[in-house]
Amino acid sequence: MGGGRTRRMPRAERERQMLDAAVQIIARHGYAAASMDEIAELAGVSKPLVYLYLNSKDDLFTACIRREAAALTRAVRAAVRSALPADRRLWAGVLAFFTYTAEHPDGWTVLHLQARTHGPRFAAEADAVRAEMTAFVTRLIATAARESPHSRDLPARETEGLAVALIGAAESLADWTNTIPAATAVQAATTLMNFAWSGLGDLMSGEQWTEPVGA
Amino acid sequence: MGGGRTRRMPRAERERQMLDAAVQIIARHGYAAASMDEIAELAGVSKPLVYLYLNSKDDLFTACIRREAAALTRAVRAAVRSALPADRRLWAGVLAFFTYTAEHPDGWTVLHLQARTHGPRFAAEADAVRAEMTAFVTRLIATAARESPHSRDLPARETEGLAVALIGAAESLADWTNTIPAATAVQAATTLMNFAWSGLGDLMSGEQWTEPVGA
Amino acid sequence: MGGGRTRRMPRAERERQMLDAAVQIIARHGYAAASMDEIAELAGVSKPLVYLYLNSKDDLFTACIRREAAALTRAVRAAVRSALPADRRLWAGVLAFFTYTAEHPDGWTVLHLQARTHGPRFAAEADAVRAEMTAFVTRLIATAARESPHSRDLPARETEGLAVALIGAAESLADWTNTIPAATAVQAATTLMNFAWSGLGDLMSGEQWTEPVGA
Amino acid sequence: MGGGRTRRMPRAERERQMLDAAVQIIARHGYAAASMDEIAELAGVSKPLVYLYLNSKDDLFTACIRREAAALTRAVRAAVRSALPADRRLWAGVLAFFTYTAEHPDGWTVLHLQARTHGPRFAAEADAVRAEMTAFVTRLIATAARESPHSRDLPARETEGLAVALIGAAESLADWTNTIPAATAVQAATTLMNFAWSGLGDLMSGEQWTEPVGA
DNA sequence: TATGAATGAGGGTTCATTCAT
DNA sequence: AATGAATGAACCCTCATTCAT
Repeated sequence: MGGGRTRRMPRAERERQMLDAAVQIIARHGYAAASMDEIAELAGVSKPLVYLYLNSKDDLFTACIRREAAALTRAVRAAVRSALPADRRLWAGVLAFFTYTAEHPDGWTVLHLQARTHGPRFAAEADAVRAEMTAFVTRLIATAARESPHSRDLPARETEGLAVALIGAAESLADWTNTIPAATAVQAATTLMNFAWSGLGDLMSGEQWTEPVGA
Repeated sequence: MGGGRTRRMPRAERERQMLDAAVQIIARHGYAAASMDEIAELAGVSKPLVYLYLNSKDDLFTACIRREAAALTRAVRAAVRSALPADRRLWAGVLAFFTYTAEHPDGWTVLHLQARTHGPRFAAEADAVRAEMTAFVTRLIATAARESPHSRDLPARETEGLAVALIGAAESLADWTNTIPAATAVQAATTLMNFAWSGLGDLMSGEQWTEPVGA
Repeated sequence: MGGGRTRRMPRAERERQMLDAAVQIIARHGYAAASMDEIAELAGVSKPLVYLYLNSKDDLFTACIRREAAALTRAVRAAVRSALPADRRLWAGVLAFFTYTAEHPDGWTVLHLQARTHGPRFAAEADAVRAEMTAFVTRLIATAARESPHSRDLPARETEGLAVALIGAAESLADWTNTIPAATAVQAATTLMNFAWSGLGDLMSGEQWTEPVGA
Repeated sequence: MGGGRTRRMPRAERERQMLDAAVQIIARHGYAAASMDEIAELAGVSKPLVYLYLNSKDDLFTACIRREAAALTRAVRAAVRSALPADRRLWAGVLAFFTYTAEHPDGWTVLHLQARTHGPRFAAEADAVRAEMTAFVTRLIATAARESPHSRDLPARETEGLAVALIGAAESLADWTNTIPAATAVQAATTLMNFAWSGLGDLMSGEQWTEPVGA
């Protein structure tokens, strides 16, 4: 027996296959309902090999979270790393975010939902990404406020609250967008910017935020 | 706590105790990690009684979700049932929402996180609440837009997207607020209204949204 | 609440209801799969009453077996109690047997199958009936042999074996007959007599079947 | 018996051990009372291995029934496959039958009693064997009747009834024989042939037993 | 006579994990 | 690099049985 599986491949590639399988199954069945058997089978290897490489179910989950967290972080960081005005940097980051969530729905589910619902150890891993994104937005708001003509002074707690709200809005839109077949990352990003930057009040007055040209 | 089970009580009361225990344990350990033994012990009864009354672990979870969903829905509905201007109705609803999440953190966790991560059957139960809240906000935005002096015409999809964003922002703030000991529901509601109603753009210009007096 | 059931009836009648219910459920689901809950519900009483009257599941089963055994024994005994020639007494007994099994299929199943498959304690109860019937047939054969013109002398062991075979044939025909809607007790009895008496008749005449040599 | 589990053996052999253990325990305690723990222990393995190989208690039971059914069927078929006269073929089959029941008393109990008392799914498995044996005897009787000098014409229903009676007599004798230490398969077969063939022989000669009038 | 409330005990099943090769 | 064979531990669930009224 033993036919079918392509054997003897380099460790790095095998690990990637295992993580791919794990992310998919965990996203769809939930971490607890995902069995090592299923994951090993989908990865096309035997269970002991998964243990040899990834050590335990917890470590496997942690590795999944870290990989997806790193991927998202990398994408958003790359988009934001420019020296543009605040709203254009925000736009770039938000677009990168929705692009990632649209292209990696399972990874996004693992990060956003599964990592937060199976104990603090995993939640902590996922929180790092949120914390980074929140910090970025917080700085952005603080800077913008300072640079505004009216130079408002927002208390730190309030600034962070606004950032948390914005991140939550983005997450919610990401989930929603993924349930709508035709929806695109650009649309989601536009909606979020409309909501967040211009504000509903402005929306009412017709002052809609507009996507910066050449982004 | 307090040893010595109080025996022989009417079924309704026992069921409430069981649901209380289940919500607490599921919120803290996760649905999958929550064992019926633990739940029964915290409820102060034997496991068979839990099965006699609630039938199965799945049914118990469903009952928890439904109870918490109904409680949240009831609170928000009651707050919103007035004939006030849009922003004041929104304020009332938002405040009721944050009040509930602050007073029932475990229930909120069950509804917001656990129900969404353990298969579609449970997710569907929790979605009903989100759908209702989203629909409420959607109508609110549509009405406000129509009544605004500039009478903007937002496409339905866009309106719903804005509502989804707002709900997401609220959920995110609710989680965040619950991690900060001193935070109050009023503060969270104010932050959300600042963010959502006035808009960040307005915030920059100093036109802060203000809590309506006498609410 | 509590409506529907006719309450307060004399103990004897209640017990009969309980046994009726138990026999039906045990015959159809098997003793092990029959639950006291089911039985109590079918009997229209609460479980504690079943325990009050019948004491335990084992005792309830024993009572069922005894009741059905007594009924069958009584029917056959009554039919056989005459001073007729051997074949007519056998016919009468056989007919009474098939009449009982046709009219009490559940009772027959309990006696014939359930009582024999759940431990020796119950098997012993049911064996009493078989033993009595076997003994009756054994005596009948012995008598007939002695009275036959050729006056064959069958060894006791052989005589009993023939009786066992006849009883087994009867049991098998009883089961088979119960699966055929139109079949009657008279037909079954006739088939059995054809099979058994003509065969036994030949035995009496000394025409014993002989094992083929070199088989 | 013999402590110290022999470890690491090929799957097929392990499965056989498990079935052996299951047949023994089910025959002696009854299917419902047989616990997977007991079976696993007697087989010298852990419970999970039993589940890994046999899947569930029901499937294990089914596998037992099928194995014993196949063994009995094979033995009888092999004995009967010759082109002998009817009575010699019958003798061969009957002898093979009693040989099997004597050598595999637990298997016989599983097939004859346990399989018939725990729901229709299992009963159907066991019925196949009975059906085959009944069909064989039915054909035998029909053939013999046609070939007899008096060429009696038995209705199909009657022929089948006679076969059912014969099979029942055999089953009954098998049980009885197993309770008598010194009894042999040859003795049981002889008794059955005496009972059945001489009887059938008379039937063939047209000397049918007739129901006494006025009974 | 009769029952709603409650439980000790045990069984089937599954799973993460390891051993021996 | 890779796997077939095997298990300890735990979990969901059910059932016969009893208590208090």
